[in-house]
Amino acid sequence: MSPRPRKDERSINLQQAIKETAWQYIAEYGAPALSLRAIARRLKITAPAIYNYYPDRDALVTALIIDAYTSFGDAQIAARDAFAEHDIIGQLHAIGHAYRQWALAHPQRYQLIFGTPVPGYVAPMDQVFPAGARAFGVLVSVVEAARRVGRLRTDLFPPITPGDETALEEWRRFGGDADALSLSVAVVIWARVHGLVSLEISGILPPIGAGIDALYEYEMASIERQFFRTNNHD
Amino acid sequence: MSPRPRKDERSINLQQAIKETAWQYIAEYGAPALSLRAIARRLKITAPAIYNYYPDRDALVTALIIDAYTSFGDAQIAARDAFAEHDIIGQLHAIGHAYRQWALAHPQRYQLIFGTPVPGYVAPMDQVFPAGARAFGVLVSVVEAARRVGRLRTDLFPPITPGDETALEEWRRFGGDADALSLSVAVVIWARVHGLVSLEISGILPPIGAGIDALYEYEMASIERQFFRTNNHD
DNA sequence: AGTGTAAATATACGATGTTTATTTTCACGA
DNA sequence: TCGTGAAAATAAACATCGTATATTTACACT
Repeated sequence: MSPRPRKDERSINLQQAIKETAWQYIAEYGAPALSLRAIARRLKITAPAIYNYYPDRDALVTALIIDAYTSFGDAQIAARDAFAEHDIIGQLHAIGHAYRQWALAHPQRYQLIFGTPVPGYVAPMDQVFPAGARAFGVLVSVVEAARRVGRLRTDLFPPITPGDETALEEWRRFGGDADALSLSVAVVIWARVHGLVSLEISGILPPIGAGIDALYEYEMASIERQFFRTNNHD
Repeated sequence: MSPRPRKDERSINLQQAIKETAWQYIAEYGAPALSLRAIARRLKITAPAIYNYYPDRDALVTALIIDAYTSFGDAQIAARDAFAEHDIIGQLHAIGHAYRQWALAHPQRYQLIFGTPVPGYVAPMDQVFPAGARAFGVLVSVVEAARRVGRLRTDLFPPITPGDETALEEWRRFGGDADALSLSVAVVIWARVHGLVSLEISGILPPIGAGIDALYEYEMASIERQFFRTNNHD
């Protein structure tokens, strides 16, 4: 009935507008409540029009995840590059701080990445992995830099098993030239940070009051003590 | 039209049967895909009949979460009590092992507890907290036992802020008589374990191959070294 | 034996993702 | 300038979901 609106009366890039509206919706109601019809309603569009830009809802979710990973990675890259390359502890601390701050500023995006956002959705690794590897690669780069100058503590670390080597090649296709040891250490560090942050965001931490800031700082200090040398003589 | 079936022809306790069917459904399709109508279909029931046992879907989800927490807590309690009370390291290691094993055996339950299972659902803390506190309390009890015999390392731990004390009282109403320091140390330990386990379950760990077992063991050893003394002279 | 209550069904409503068919708009070549 | 064809939007429909309402059935108790 009603005619199609003129091109200059609507958003130039509707594909981008859909994502932005989706982010608004996610920020308000959370990732699992994402609704194509609600997005269309806000854009004064009918729901099937979205299918001209995304084949289905999963594709939109994938695009959102990739965008979130990109923003997440940008924040960490900026934090790392604010410190000199030789200042490994400074870079590490900055990354850890940026990690938590980004997560607290965008909890829905964090849960979109690491949670189970949508029923039946499984992230297509071939599309998501590069963006995720870029974000994770920031930490890996610092660990690897420490290892190269002999400032990575690996005494008690479990030996790298042969199976890890084949997996490492897949990583190198995206993430860089870190070796298996640096990658494993980075995973352990990442898991510690992710554990605290995800529990904090989920709101299921037991009542320890306002001490979360201090606990997070303590964990960052623990990581630095355990895995890094301040010089290469100790 | 069709008459109501005889009582002895159907499940004695339909309330329990609904939960069991829900678990089946969750195990197959994941927590976010939980559907009341699908449950009813499997039970050869109409969907509104469920409302005689649960006021809405959120109530069912809450019941499932409480059941999951109970099972999770049982596993850790059994693991702890398999070691003598004075064997703190043994108990700690057993709890950590049981934690991961339970999560790997029931990944959907783990994600139901710690993820965002259902759009718009927020866990009612007054109902869920006791069950969650019981599961978390197992770790707390071991940490507190170590503290009481002077085997908890607290040198570098951040001081407990005054705000934590008021929050502690709320914990004591459910969890026991641990003090604020033990509670905070337990949170840090929990976060480390949760971080690795949740990343492993989500399948978003970078390709480090089969080394996850070794990394987990390494982290448990790290926890023991950092927070516990083998005797009270060191 | 009759009656009231509890539990199930039947039906319906609004919302969702998605498909199909139809209409409208725009860009481009004759 | 005028068609023409492709692109993009709408319209309508379908199956599914959670849930509310009204109705019917079965059982327990007096």
